[in-house]
Amino acid sequence: MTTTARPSAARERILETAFALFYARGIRAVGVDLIIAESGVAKATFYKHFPAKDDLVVAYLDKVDGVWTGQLEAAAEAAGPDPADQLVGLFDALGTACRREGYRGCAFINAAAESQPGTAVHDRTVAHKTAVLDWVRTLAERAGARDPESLARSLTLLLDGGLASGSLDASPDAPKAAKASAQALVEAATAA
Amino acid sequence: MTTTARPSAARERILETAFALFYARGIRAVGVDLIIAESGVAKATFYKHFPAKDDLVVAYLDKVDGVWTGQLEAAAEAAGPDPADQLVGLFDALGTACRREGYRGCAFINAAAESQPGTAVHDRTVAHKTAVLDWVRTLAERAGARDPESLARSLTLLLDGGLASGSLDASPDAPKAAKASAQALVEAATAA
DNA sequence: AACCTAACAGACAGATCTGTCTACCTGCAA
DNA sequence: TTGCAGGTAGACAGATCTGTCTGTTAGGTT
Repeated sequence: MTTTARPSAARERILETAFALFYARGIRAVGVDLIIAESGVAKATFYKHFPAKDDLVVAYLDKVDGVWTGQLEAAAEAAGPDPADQLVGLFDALGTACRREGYRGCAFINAAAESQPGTAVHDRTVAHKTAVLDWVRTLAERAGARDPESLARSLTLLLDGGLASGSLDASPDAPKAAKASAQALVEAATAA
Repeated sequence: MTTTARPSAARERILETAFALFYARGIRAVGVDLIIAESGVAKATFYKHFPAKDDLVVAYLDKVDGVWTGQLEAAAEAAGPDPADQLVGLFDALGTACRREGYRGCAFINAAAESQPGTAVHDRTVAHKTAVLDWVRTLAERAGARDPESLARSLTLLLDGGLASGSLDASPDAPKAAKASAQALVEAATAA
């Protein structure tokens, strides 16, 4: 029972390497051989932890989900206790992400572009987007929006648009416009 | 001088095949061998018209640009003579696109996800997004928006978000929410 | 009839990709 | 001391990918 923690060091190294390479270059563009070399692991070890490349891809998306969801929640929380402010504040996470060196768009949208509907990878992407939409909807409900569903839709649309554009346009105008629009939509949707 | 039209039949067949396959399966997922077999063309003919695969990819994006821009303009025009209405009406093209069988998101965002910044393919994507933004901006100016630049940004954000989400969520709610939000933003930006 | 252009047909080279398999090593626990 | 779990090292198979090259065929022009 002592076993040095199930998440072995080798596995962690592989995942860390994949995280960086998949995001920076795309999933298909990165072969398992490169990940193996870069993470200094034996091939057999790689295939022991991830029986197929797609298993690693899904694990990579799990990791991205954790990171991005955390940033979204942190930005919302930083905006104060008012749910309406939180809905707007969450867009600060977008600005921060786009400004980051090596930003290359939304990992999920990118993964979806490289996978076919019905595969585990594609499903993982859909699950992520659904989870974000659900979370924003509860925030919209708490903010007392007249139509929380459609406000949540609009805000996630804005968010996805910003995520996608951020990699095509270096200017910070997109995140700014996204936040400003979010503010306008939230105000309109919660006005007495 | 009679030459059966410079855009030869073989070239057209290749491009047509690439258009369908690249969009449906992704660029990296489709090899030139498949395009050659599917379009019933000889390998030498293929490489005569497109010296490298990337040349075909750029031609594919040119074609998508023509089609999508046309649909956007048609939708705007169909909304009537008022520029403000046209800004909203353009979102009908989004709904139509998402509803289409085999819809798989924005070909440009997808291509960007599979290419590196600085390549011809990536540049073509940026050029497309810039062109759309410019066009929306002139519409916003004609509509008398207080800040045409930022209204155009917001609307293209909404558009890109809808384009990206459309492939992850079969429901027609995303395009509907996009149009409704666009309406609200246009009204707010042009109100006296 | 001679010629030329565009296209067809397909072998081939060389790289790369995923996944399997054998063999060896090391540290710990019974 | 024995056994085992987890790791290292790397050859190998089989598929697939881009791009080149040789040779043939068909149609139109001069």
